[in-house]
Amino acid sequence: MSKKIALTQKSLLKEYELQGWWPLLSLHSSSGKNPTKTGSLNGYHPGDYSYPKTENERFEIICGAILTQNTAWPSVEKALIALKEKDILSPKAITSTPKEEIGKAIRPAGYFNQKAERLKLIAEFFTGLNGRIPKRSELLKLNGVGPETADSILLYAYSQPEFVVDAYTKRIYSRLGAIKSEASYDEIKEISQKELTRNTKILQEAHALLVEHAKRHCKKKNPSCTECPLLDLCEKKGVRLS
DNA sequence: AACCAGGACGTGA
DNA sequence: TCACGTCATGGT
Repeated sequence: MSKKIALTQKSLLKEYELQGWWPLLSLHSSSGKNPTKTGSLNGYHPGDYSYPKTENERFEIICGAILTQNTAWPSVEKALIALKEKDILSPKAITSTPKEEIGKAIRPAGYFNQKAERLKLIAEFFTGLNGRIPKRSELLKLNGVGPETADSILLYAYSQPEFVVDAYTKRIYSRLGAIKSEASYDEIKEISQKELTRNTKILQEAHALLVEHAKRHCKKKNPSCTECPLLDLCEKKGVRLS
C-alpha cells in the first residue's frame, strides 16, 4: 500500500531507464531494432517529451491506440505502415476510404472488421475537434474507445496527465500486492496518480515502464522472477525462480 | 500446438 | 454491476 507503487516506478526507471513513449513511425531509423526495448522496432524518443509535434503524429498515436487493443505492438506497426504506404493514415483519407480497404491494410493487427469501423469513427471525431483537446467523457462515448484507450489518447496524443491502466499494470500491481485483484480500472488509476503525482511526463514513463517490465519479467505464463528488479517489493516473491 | 497479445462491446443473469 | 462470449491475426 503506502508507497509501493512509487517505489516500483523508481526501481523500474533505474533498471530500464527512460522509455520515451509513444513510438512513432517517423522516428524509425534504418539502423534496425533497438535492443533496449522489447516491443517496437524503435520509434521511441527517450527524454524528449515534445511529441507529438504535428497533427499527423497526433492522429497516428490515436490510430495506434485503437489498433493495439488486445494486440501485440509489432503487429500494430505493420498495420500502421501499411496504412501509410497506401496513404490512408490521415483523418480525411480514413473517412473517405471504404471500410473494406482499411480492413485489408490493418489485417495484421487482428479484429480488422471492427477496428476499421472504429478508425473511421474516431477519424470523424478527430476532424470535428478542429484542434481542440477532447474531454475524456467525449472519447468514452465513441464506440471502440474504452477507459484504457481514452487515457492512452489523452496521455500520449494530448499530453494530459491521465494514468493508463492496462492488463500489465493490473498483473504487476496485483502480484506485488499493491492492489487487490478485484480492483477496478478507476481505483487503480486513482491510487496510481496519487502516489506518482499527476504529472504528464511521470505518468507517460510510468505506464511505459510497466509495459516493459511485464514483457521482460512479469509475464503471464512463465514469469522470470530470478533477476526481477522488483523482487524485494513483491508479495509473490519467487513465483518462478529458475 | 496451445497460449498470449499495450480491450471493448453486447448480452443475460 | 458483472461474468462471459465474441472479435482475428501473428508470434512464441
